[in-house]
Order: sequence, then structure tokens, then C-alpha cells
Amino acid sequence: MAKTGDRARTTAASALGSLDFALDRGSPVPLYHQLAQQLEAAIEHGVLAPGNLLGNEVDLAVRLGLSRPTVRQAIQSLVDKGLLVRRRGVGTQVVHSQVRRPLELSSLYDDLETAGQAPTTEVVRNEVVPAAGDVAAALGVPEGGEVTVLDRLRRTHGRPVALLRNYLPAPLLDLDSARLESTGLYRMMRSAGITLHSARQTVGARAATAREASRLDEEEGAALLTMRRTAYDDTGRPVEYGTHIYRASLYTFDFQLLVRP
Amino acid sequence: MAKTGDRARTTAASALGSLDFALDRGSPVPLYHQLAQQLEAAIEHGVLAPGNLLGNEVDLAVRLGLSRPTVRQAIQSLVDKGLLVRRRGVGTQVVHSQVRRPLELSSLYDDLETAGQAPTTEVVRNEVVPAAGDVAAALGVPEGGEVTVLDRLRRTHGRPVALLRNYLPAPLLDLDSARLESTGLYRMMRSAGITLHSARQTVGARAATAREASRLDEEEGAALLTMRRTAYDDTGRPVEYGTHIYRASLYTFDFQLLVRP
DNA sequence: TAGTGGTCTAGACCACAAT
DNA sequence: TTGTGGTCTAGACCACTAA
Repeated sequence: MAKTGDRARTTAASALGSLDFALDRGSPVPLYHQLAQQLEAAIEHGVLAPGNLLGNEVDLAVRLGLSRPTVRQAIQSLVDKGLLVRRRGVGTQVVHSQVRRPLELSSLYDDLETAGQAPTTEVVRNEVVPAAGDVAAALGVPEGGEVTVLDRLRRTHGRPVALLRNYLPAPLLDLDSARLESTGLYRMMRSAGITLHSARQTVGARAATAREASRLDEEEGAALLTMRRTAYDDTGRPVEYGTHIYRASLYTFDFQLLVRP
Repeated sequence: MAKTGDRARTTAASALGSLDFALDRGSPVPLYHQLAQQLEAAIEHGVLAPGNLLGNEVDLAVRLGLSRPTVRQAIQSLVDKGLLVRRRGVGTQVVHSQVRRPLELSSLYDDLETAGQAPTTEVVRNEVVPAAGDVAAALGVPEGGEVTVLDRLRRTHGRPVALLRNYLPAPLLDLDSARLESTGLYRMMRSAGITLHSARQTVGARAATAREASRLDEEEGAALLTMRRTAYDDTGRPVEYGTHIYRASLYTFDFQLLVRP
């Protein structure tokens, strides 16, 4: 009975059908998340090729022994990640292409480490000082209140890449310089129970001063990438304010945007 | 019996209770979206102040005559926008602070327009050329295939701000220079039925060449902000590739990040 | 016309946090 | 212990797309 048109569809569907989705109802991991992870892995490994139809949600739910809302929740999470596209009356397709990780609130340390760049950090300064005007405003502390200022020099392959200056409300966290050099600031904050929620960033450029140039192995006047960021925890409290500069010859910001429907 | 602590809660809850959520079941706008819009407006106008609890979902659903999943969907959309935070066992709160618009796939034209900067555009070049290597790779066309190249100079208050170079697959769109000068490229694409889905961007910096400097009213060697972008439609097909440069003295990228839970 | 995703309902039980 | 959000079910009807 299968005609050619049907066979094309069947191929896409059976690629999905042959996958052994192992759902563990005893696991603390939600079912929709288990399914989403396995779908993502299938896309990642090319089992589900770009353009493939996923097969309709109702059948999928029946086949997996799940309810349709649960299956939808799994699919929706991948749509939000940009891996799938849904079209009413058509179906759910794997997005063609080049979808990578979106822009996340990651630290430079994580960025470089995942890129296999073996970053090292030198803590140049780590002390408590009274907050100046812009710092006080960004962190929501009174002017002159105590803040920790942190200057770090980051290198990859022995070459300096960035000068990082961060301010934190002093009572927030105990900043051990040795741990900072091996771990990165955001990881230390996370393991101290601070859950980052959002951040505002401004990225710009300017010429290097003589002092900056000498620290970064650049010529005076060389183009630098600048980043200013205020990060908030999930109560909306500012927990970090940073002004960073990067060697434009060695570093760029690379990220993906998704259009909200 | 109401102690001070209780009163704070009550106030927050009644602020929500006194809101007249007008849900129109005849409207083509989904109920969850109507609710989300009205909640967002209440937050925007300060009716729901930062830190206020929203009251539990079940009661809210009953009061509005909706099912709990529908109410949850509305709340979830605002959580995704970063306006609300949910805590199990605690409740749903309005996020403190400074939450603004997130980074979107907006055009510079839109950015400047919404900032009230009255941008003007001069189309310097608009022609069909064979695709060079990097352009062909980015747009997924054969090398030497026809692409439209578009050079534009953008000014605000009469001062040059950016040089925009864009490449598009030639058959995709009819690019009328006059309309481009009054409208912006992304709007033209949208009204041509192209729905943007995602983009990859790289932001960096470098020194201005003599030619760039003269076009942008800068000194040779001045720091420029650079942006390279490939945009995709919802089928994953590349629809635009751009290499832009901005005067760092007049322009920065400003955006908000949300941490995925 | 048939098939798809989009929306919505009315329940249920569980995990976690505060009291 | 109580109240909250987190998850899940088993249906229903609708709007849109393509043949």
C-alpha cells in the first residue's frame, strides 16, 4: 500500500520509531526531560536529520506510553532551544543547520575551557574597598559601602587575553585567591549557593591605554573589546559588577540569537 | 489578628485580586496570552511591585475561571521573559529590578528608532555579484553564485554611526533602494514573507583603516566595533550574511541575558 | 477532506519549604 | 503539617495546511 510519497514520510518516522527511548518512571528526572534529552541526542548524532519530520504528537505519545501534554512539553523545550520547528498542519521538523549553543551567562573561564584553550588566571588584586559611585549604583549598596574588588589577568597558551575587574558586595562571598585561580568566579558563586538569574551587558570597543597595552602585550592604541556587566541572583539582587577588557586580536563574543515568535 | 508580616502578604495578594483581568473567550488571542499580557502590564505599571507574591496558581485559576494549566502557561511565559520567579513551596514573585528587554534579533535600525535616535540610511551600493568564498559558505550557495550585496551608511543626528554590508541570496528578495532607506532590511524581509528564526553573531573590535575612518568621520586607527552575522529562516536556510562596523565612540551592544534553569 | 499542531479542561499525586 | 509549585493524565475542540 505504501506509495512513494508515503515512503519518504515513513523513513523519517521510522528513524524515530527505531530509537529506543528509555523512559524511567522511577527516576527523579521528569519524563518530559528524559524524552527531550534523548531527542536532543538523536538530533545531535544525526539519527534525526535536518528536515526530518518527527511524526505527530498523538502517535508519539501513544507509542511512548505518555500523555500528549508531556510529549508536547518535551518537544517545546527543544523548540525553545532552536532545534525543532513546529508548523500547524504540517508537523514538527528538525531545523537545518548550524544551531549551536545560545548566548548564555557563562564566564570567560568556561568559554575558554570548553573551547579547549586551557585558560590560566592570575589574581592581581583581591581586597575590600569602599564603593565608588558607579559601583555603588550598580550593586545597590550605599556609596562608600564595603565591596570586594577583584582584578584578574587571564591567559591562554601563556598569552594574556583579558583583564577582568569585578566588584561584589563584600559580605556575599569569601573569595579565596587560590581557588579563584583554579575555578573561575561564577563557579565559586554557584557553589556558595548563589543562583544567577540574569545579567545586563554592554559590549563596546576602545583604544588601549599605555598601561593596558603593556599588561596585555599589545601596542598602545590597539583596539580592545570592552564588556560591562551587572549580574543578578534570582531575587533580583545585584551580586556582581564587572568591567572587562579583551584583546580584540585574540577574542570575540560569539553567540546565537533566537527570534521570539 | 493581622500582624505586620501577614499584612505585607495580604497587600500583595489583594493588589492582584483587585485587578480586573478581562478575559475574552471569543477573542482569537489565546486565554493564556491574554492573561500574560495583563500580568505583564500590571508589573510594568507597578501595580505588582517587585517582590510581591502572585498568590497561588490554584486560587488564581478558580478566580479567573480558568484551568490551572492555562494559568501556569501564562505565568511560565513571564518566567521565560525574566519578569517572574517561581519557588517551590514559596510562591511566584515579581523579580526585583532592572529587567529590561532581552537581546533580540533586532536590526540596528529598530534599535536606534526605539531609542529615539532618528536614524537615516544611505544605500551606497545595491547590486548582484558572484559570491566569494566566505559569502558562499555562509549563505550556502555555490561559489560564484548570484548574491545581492548591499552597502549602507547609517547616520543619527547627521553623524555617521555604522557601515553595514549585507549579502543575500539574489533570488530571495527584491531590494528597492528607496524602501531600504526608509524601512530597514529586516522589515522588508518580514513583509516579503521571510520569517527569521535564528542568527549567529560574532562581535569583535579592530582599528579603522584610512578608508573606513574617512567614511565614518573617525581618525585612522580609531577603535571600531565589528559584527558578523548569519541569519536563518525557520527552515534553517541562510537568508542573510552581514559584516558590519560601528563607531565605538557612538555605539555599543546592550543586552540582557537570562540563565536557563 | 484528512492530518497536524494549538488550546483548554478537570482532575490527580508528588516534592519541597516554611511553620 | 500546611501550602506551594512541579509533574502527569485522558480526554476535548479548534485552526491551519496540504492534497
